[in-house]
Amino acid sequence: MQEFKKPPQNRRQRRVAARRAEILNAATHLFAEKGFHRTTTRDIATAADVSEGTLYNYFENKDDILFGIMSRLTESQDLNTSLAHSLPDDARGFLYDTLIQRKEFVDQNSDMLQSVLSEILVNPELRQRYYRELILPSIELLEAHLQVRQDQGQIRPLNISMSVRFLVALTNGLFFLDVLGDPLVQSQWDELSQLIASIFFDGVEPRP
Amino acid sequence: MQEFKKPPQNRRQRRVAARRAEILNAATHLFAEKGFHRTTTRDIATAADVSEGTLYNYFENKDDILFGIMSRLTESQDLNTSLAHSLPDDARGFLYDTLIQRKEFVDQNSDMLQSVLSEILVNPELRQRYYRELILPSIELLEAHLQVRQDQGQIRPLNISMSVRFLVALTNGLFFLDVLGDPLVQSQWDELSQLIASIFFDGVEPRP
Amino acid sequence: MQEFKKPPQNRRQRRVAARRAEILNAATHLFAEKGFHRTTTRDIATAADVSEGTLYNYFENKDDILFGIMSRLTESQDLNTSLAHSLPDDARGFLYDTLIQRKEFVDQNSDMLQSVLSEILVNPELRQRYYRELILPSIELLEAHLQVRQDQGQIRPLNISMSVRFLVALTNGLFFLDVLGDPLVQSQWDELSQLIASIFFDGVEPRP
Amino acid sequence: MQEFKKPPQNRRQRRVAARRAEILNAATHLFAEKGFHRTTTRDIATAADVSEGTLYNYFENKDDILFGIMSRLTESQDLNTSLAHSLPDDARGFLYDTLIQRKEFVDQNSDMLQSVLSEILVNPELRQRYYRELILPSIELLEAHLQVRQDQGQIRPLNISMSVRFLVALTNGLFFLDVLGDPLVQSQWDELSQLIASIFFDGVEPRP
DNA sequence: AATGAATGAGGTTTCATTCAT
DNA sequence: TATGAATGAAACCTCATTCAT
Repeated sequence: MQEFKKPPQNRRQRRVAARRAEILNAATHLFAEKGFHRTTTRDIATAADVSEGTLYNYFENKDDILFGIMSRLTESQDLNTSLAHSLPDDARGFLYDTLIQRKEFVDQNSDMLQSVLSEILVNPELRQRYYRELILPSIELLEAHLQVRQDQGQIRPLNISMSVRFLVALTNGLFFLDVLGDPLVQSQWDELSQLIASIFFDGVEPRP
Repeated sequence: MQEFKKPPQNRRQRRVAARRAEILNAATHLFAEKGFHRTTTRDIATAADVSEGTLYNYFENKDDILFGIMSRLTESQDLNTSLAHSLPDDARGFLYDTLIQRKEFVDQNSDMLQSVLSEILVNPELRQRYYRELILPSIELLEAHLQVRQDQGQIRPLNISMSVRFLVALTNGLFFLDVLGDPLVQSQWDELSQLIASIFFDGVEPRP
Repeated sequence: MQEFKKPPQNRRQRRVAARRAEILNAATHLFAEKGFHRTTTRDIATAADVSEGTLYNYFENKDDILFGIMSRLTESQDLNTSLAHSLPDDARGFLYDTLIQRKEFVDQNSDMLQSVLSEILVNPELRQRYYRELILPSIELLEAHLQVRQDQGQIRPLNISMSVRFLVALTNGLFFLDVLGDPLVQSQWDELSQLIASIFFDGVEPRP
Repeated sequence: MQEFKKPPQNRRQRRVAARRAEILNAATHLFAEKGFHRTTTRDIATAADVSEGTLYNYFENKDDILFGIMSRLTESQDLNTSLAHSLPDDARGFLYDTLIQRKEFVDQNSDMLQSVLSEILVNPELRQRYYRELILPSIELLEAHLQVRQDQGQIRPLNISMSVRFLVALTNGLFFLDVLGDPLVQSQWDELSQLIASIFFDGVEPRP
């Protein structure tokens, strides 16, 4: 008789993991909808179909649930970037793909992002973790990619670190506009991505 | 000899305005530091050097204080954009100036922005007000400006609305990176602005 | 030069009395409508068209306003009983007149009664004053009247004090039913008074 | 062997009911003593020997505690009227019994009545419930009884509904005098009841 | 005498967390 | 391990009263 031994080792551990997941799912939706502080532990317990006491068997306290959500985000992003290795040869396509991929990540994790972001702005500990675990890896990955492009002569000599900030700020800002409900950003991401790639590579100035 | 007679008419009204301002100042700093929900009305009262009861002579409730901060932001921005009429002739300088001006606005109002932003993500009413009163006016102003540049042939034919989203997302995203503590964004805004203007106009692709 | 010297002596005293009256009027209506505790001093001040501070130039505190209302009730009743001296000769008519007169008093002072009654039940000081100044005089007056009737042989030998309690309880109980909204009591007081007089004198038992 | 299984099913439900009862007991005494508004939730919690938070596991809010007391009154009265089926044949004895029974009900529930009554006068919702659940059933029961007596010729032709108001007003008014501290009503209820029955049936007019 | 802004104690209610079952 | 009643600190807010103008 054989058992799977990788992530969820045995039945108990699988059940534990499943419960944690259910609680995090419930909390994620509620935090995104009402915000962390307006969501009560009772709300989470009810939505996750467990008792309030049970929450504390899986998480230290309410903050810990938020950290749990952030860890999921990190994992999700790791998965995402690991897939990003297969890249097109032309730089323009690479940027376009990156933006589309970004959008996919954001769409799939929008509740998690939204729940976490509002706390990030006022919770230093969370802020640091977010920067270190989610922003910085993005930055480093992009820097590496851009450096390669530059070395290959696909990109003119520019300060790479700064250019990457440009891109990271752009994607984050677009997510922000998305959350704010900007109709153009919400509905025409594809065209927007093309435009951005176009501007990024060619600029807006008329070519002679 | 003439005196300005507009904002604070008589002594009483001046005192009332001053008190409101003191309370908003105190709340702004606290909200930026600890977040709206972790700041108590007692905190605010103490910091503003009034009693808790007095808060409620000037504001309906705690939410109303946050709205008060947002209104100030709006006014501050109105002032800012009204100054923006004197624009340089060359488009590149215009974008550079816009970014610098943006930075100044953000620097001067960074506490207010930070206090408001985290609630925006989870408070629909505030979110709508923010989008309508702060983001949308920015967008419209920039659209008008870009349109002029495009008509003058300083910019190649592009979807103006989308290009403006590009710029707005960029500036908001940079503020976000700033808040997150990104050292490069914090310390080298000027160079970053130049780079952005350069990329925006010329693109990153090497010119032949 | 002569001045009126009776109740309102001079202009100042007249104005003072008028203000007191306005405040008491306002408070009476509000107390009857919302109850003493749910009515704020601000409510009273607004309704009386004075500032909150002014209230305290005319009354010691909020309780004192309620006492002021009770004093008015007492005066109103004194006036009422002083008019009661002209009484019909037949006892039956006397009771009927008493009930009608009672109804008039209650109607004219219903707001005052209602405002005061609810506090009476839970405020010992007010309760004692009410019993001493309003109930007891009623009782004594009625006792004197009934005694005369009994001495004249219009009433059979009965415990006078108890009979009076019977009548006083009756009238108070009817007011209570009135306040509770009983439709029959509210609309047919006249017939009710006749019936009561009839029962009180003849009883309900069929005469042979 | 059989067991009664109705009211408290299992241990948990019994404990819940017991807690509710303790809280209501404590609140009843305090409301009667100091009035609803002068009693704080802290007072109630202390008297019931629970924490303030626990109050809110058993009642929605403070008003709900008052409603809880009224519901008890209703139940207590239902029980009382159900016992009233065994009636003496003679009408006079019936009235006397009714008055005595009334007195017993009032004595046993005097705190509850007093706590509720003062709020009834200023709280429309409570007032309606009180009239509908306590006064109206009394009225209807007495109407039915009196109708039977009248049909049997024990009572002369009178407007039954009005006669019942007469009796209900009387009993309520007597309770009011009782609360006000009238010594005669407090100490000689029995004699008073006899007198009332005597007047009600025979009238006060001397028989020839 | 009139005002109304300021006060601050105290009220009700919420909610994260604990712990006996 | 799961429960959910109990907790009590603390939050927001109200309001009778005072006092400088």
